[in-house]
Amino acid sequence: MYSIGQVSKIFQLPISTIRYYDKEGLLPNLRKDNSNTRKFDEEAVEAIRVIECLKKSGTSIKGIKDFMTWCEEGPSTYGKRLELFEKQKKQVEDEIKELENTLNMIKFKCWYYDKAMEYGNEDFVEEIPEILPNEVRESYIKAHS
Amino acid sequence: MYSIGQVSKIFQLPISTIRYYDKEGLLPNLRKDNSNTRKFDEEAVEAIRVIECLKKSGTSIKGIKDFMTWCEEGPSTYGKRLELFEKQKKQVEDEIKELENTLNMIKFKCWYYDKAMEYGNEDFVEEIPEILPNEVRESYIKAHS
DNA sequence: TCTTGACCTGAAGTCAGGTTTAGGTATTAG
DNA sequence: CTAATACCTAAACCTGACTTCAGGTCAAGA
Repeated sequence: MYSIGQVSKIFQLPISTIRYYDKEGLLPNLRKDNSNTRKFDEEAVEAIRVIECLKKSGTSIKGIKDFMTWCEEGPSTYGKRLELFEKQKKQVEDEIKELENTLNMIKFKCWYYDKAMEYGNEDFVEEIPEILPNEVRESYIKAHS
Repeated sequence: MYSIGQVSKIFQLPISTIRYYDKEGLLPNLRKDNSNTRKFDEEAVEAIRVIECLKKSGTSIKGIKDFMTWCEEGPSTYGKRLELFEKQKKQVEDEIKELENTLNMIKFKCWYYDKAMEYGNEDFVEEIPEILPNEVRESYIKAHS
């Protein structure tokens, strides 16, 4: 059994955030002891892990709450739960692709300002396609088309 | 030369957002014609592209504004600009890594609810390590340790 | 001429996702 | 006994990034 302070340390989440999740109904199975203190068993800790996973994948607090409600409702909601994770799977895959494009542009910008520092000016812009190494040229053209 | 409506369509950004960026100083070079209408030349369009890139990489509006100010200040700020892009490069790389972990957990959850639907219950949880295909088991153990 | 559509401004409003505050309880160390 | 520590609640507050609103200009077409 963990206290809120321990859970806070495990997940590097502020205590206030965990209480907020509880208030929003994200931890329906959470128990309190006789002096009104939250007690986290393995299941409750797992719930936090799922919350973090869904959060990172872009699910809203309301969406996570819905999921937790489905979990309470038993086997009849397996379909909905699967659907949610499949939606989030696609969303994360798309997000990774987008970040990879962003990363290419940023790498180009790093190269660009590196050159600018070397030359003291940006006049080399005119010759970029020539100057650019092969493996970077392609993403440059993609980023600027 | 593009109107704000055209730029809005090109980048799929609401007109109000572009005006907001202008108000916040993200488009210092933007000109207006004699009837006070914004006119976007290629440079201003490039600026929007950079704004989107920095935004996707997690830079705040204030951070982007600082960058635009440095661009106005000339060659003396190449160092700062490079530093910014290097910071964002690291940030995006870390974000991609985190999303890849998230994706693994989500894939596991998809597999899990797929099984749950197949069996009509979650009793197979006991045997997960046995049931799990080799390539998934490792991330399962990672995700649950 | 009038009205439709695209543009403008400043100010106020919105929303998610927390965080902070104020005031209180319970347990433990000195 | 008391003081520090860890916990509690309800409610107010905050922040970033927009969005909406109210009211106005301007050019073109019927």
